[in-house]
Amino acid sequence: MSLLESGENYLESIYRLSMIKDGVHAIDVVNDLGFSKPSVSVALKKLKEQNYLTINGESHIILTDKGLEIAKRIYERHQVISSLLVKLGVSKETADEDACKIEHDLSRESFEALKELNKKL
Amino acid sequence: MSLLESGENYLESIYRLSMIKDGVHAIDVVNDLGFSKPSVSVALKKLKEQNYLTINGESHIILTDKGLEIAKRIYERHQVISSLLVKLGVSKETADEDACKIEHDLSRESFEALKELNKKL
DNA sequence: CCTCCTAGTTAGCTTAAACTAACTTACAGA
DNA sequence: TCTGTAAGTTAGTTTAAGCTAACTAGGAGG
Repeated sequence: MSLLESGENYLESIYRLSMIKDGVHAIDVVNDLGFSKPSVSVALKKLKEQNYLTINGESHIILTDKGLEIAKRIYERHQVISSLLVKLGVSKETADEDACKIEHDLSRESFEALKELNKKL
Repeated sequence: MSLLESGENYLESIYRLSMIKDGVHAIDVVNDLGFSKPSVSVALKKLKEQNYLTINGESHIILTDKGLEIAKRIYERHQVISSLLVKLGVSKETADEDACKIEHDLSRESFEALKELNKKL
């Protein structure tokens, strides 16, 4: 079973949180994404079963290699898309919201094209 | 209740079909979108209830003003996004697939920015 | 020590949107 | 006329992903 948009979002959130604090907990993801505790708990359970992350004895969420790879990819996409939109005159907030939605949908081909464009601007 | 991504896709398909044939039937939408007959039947029923379209005595699907407005908007978005990606070097097929996914998600602000960019290239 | 708060889980519900199976209806051709 | 096919519908299932309610477990303070 492959990873869906929602799963990618969780991994991205965990990755982002891990850069600004050590020991990411489920409750941090709850606060970051704005979902309910049970929703996050269930989602993390699935991601754990699919080997995208582990949870250690202190309830710290640790991305596996597989999970980290995806998290980094989505994070990069977010940064590139958001940056490009801002350069085109879109407000930071809107650019972030939109990046959040389309970062999952773009083919590699289109993303690379946008990345090139972003470099040039 | 507002219109969701899936509903927008149905309206766009009907609009596109109406430009290349007269008298769009449910079965045309089935063939265009690749969903099952029941899925299309149920989706059209909902769109009818929400006043986005009507179905006449010959089972022709007619977009209402409300439905047409949305269909045109999504269609324009599709054209602009696809055109832009192609100009950036993406293949027509991939550009179309990607446009199909992100055309629903972009804010007006970001779409207008991409439209401006597309004009300039 | 008890109590309360926070974190996390479990169970069960809801909605959206697809699906298959099985039905009706209408029409065309042998 | 009968029959087969095409179009459309209805009923019921599935999956994903959110939700609330209600539980457990663990630590801090009075």
